[in-house]
Amino acid sequence: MTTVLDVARRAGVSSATVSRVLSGKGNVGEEARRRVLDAVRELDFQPNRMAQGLRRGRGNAVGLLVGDIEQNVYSALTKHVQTALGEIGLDLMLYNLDHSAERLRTMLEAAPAMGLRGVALATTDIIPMATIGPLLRGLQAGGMSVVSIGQRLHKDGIPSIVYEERAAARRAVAYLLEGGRSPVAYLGRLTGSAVGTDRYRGYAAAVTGAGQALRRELVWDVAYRFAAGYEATSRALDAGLDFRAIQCGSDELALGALAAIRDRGRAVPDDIAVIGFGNLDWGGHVRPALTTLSVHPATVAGHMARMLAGDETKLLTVIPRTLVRRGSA
Amino acid sequence: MTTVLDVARRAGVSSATVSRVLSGKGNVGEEARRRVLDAVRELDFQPNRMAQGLRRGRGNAVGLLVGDIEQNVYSALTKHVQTALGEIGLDLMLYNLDHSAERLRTMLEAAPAMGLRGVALATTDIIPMATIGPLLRGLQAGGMSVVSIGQRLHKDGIPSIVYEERAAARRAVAYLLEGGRSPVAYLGRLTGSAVGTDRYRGYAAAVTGAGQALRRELVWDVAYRFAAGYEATSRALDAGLDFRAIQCGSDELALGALAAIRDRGRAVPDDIAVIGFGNLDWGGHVRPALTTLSVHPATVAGHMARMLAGDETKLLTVIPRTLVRRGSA
DNA sequence: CTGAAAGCGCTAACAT
DNA sequence: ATGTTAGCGCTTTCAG
Repeated sequence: MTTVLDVARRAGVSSATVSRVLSGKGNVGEEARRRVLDAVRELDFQPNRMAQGLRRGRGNAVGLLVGDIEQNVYSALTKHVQTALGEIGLDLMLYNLDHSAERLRTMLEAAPAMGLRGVALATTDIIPMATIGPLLRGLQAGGMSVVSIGQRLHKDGIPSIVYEERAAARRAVAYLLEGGRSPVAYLGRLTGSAVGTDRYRGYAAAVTGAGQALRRELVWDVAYRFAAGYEATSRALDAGLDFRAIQCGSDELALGALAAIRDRGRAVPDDIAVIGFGNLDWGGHVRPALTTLSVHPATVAGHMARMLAGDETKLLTVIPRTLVRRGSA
Repeated sequence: MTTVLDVARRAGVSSATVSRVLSGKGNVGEEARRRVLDAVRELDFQPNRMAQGLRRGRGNAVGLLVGDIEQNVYSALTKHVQTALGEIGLDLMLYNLDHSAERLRTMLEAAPAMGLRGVALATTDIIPMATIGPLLRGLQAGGMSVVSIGQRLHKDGIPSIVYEERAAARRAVAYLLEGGRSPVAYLGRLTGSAVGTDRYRGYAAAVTGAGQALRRELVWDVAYRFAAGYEATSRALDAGLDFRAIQCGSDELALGALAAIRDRGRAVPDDIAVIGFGNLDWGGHVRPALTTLSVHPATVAGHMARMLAGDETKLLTVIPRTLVRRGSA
């Protein structure tokens, strides 16, 4: 392994000068700089990150904690976060929480010792702030930037980049209602998901805003993935419940609903219209193509990177969603 | 930040003893061990990873290089890799190659300076071994374990964990043929993908094995995602080509094909049967549900972790695939 | 503008 | 069984 000293010797300067040239901090003469750069190139020198980290007191990786990397929302986000981080020379350490608050805690506890630059928390699961809050604040106090993606934690002092949820859901449901699709059912996770609750509130606001009563039997609080959507919708259909549309809390749920409706010989959107949430990659390719609400991972990742770099300090950034109109509604 | 010295002082021993207790290497007396452990707990001590890494000459993260994290194949793999790595106390650094050989090279060049324990390369894109090979060998020579996932690089001395591709495709196509579905078309990436070529060969073997001629116009060499599948299938249908089934090189392609077929008023599987590849998460929930070939990310991740730990040294590990029979074929 | 030197926190010889 | 010590590779005062 070649070190700063090798470079220094070759360039005929001291290791301090090499370091100055490489970090761009401090003044270095024209001639010396050129010689160092040449030596670096000739020796193909790459500074040892661990040594840098030890000396500087922090490494150059950012921890991204996602709810479940297997889900397309998170994997799309991860992709863009990686890109945005790469642009500012930061590496990405990925932690899959698998929806476990326990894993979140463990990871957060380990973070300072790892020398992470920052931590980005991307999960819609409700975070037990009683135990996690102090940890987060501890990290911030230690100079680490912490940002929440998708969940509003700004009231706890954590800069948050979130999507519009409630208003988006409200608009989508209003669109359904205006199209004469009432009654509209709501299929999604309520308990356990901060974001899920927001989406439901948007649904509720649209329904009552249209002068209709909220009907308990048309609100299905279920887990968030395909099978749950299929089962809840099947149950409703089999019970003979009357509804002309379903607003879903996720695209996965919506796909499950689509399958259930079809398996029972009903047509989408003619008999029942369906709207998803999150614009997953396959949504435009199923049939009927899924009408859904947009996501903007690149925008989110950009904000995050700027926050980590200290170029942006807003406590709350809200990204608007638009209705992506396709065949299902 | 609390250090080994703080712990040592508190336990009334030297820092070396603390280190020995924590690493489990070297003999430590019963009494001293207990006191150290107590002190560690009381001070909530976590050894600084960067210092450890610097001293030991290697950190404890593994680099996972994936073709495109947004695709479900890779995100599912990543999830299980994270779990398997976590079990042996290793962290995961994620690099998204985005199908770029250039990024692969850059990342591999940076690897030694980062102190990675190992690198797992998971991409089906053809790797330009002329430039990448030496890099890989350089890493191995430097004591880093390198493993290839999904692509056979064992002939280049890289331990590889791969799926059965050719035989799996052959079986799937044979199943189609035996069901009287001929002629069968092939939709998938051939050029640019090592794995894609293997799958195609399995298709070809099944077709000729059944005594049929390979028909060039029924082999559609396209990019790997949804839209490409839709377009290729649409073109074939619009051209009036005759085929009763399509073997696809990926589930994404298959979903595109399903949509194209349906948009033209033909029925799956009655008019045209479709088989995908890779058993993506939504496959069982679209309608008709997609018949496909299995993947086993947990198995793959397990092998990978064992290889990194040095507990497994086989140069080639082949994971069998099974046909997941659902509605589309 | 440049060099000498200290030291980040840890571990592994080497002593004892 | 335990302590002393050197030093991993880098950056950053501090002098000059």
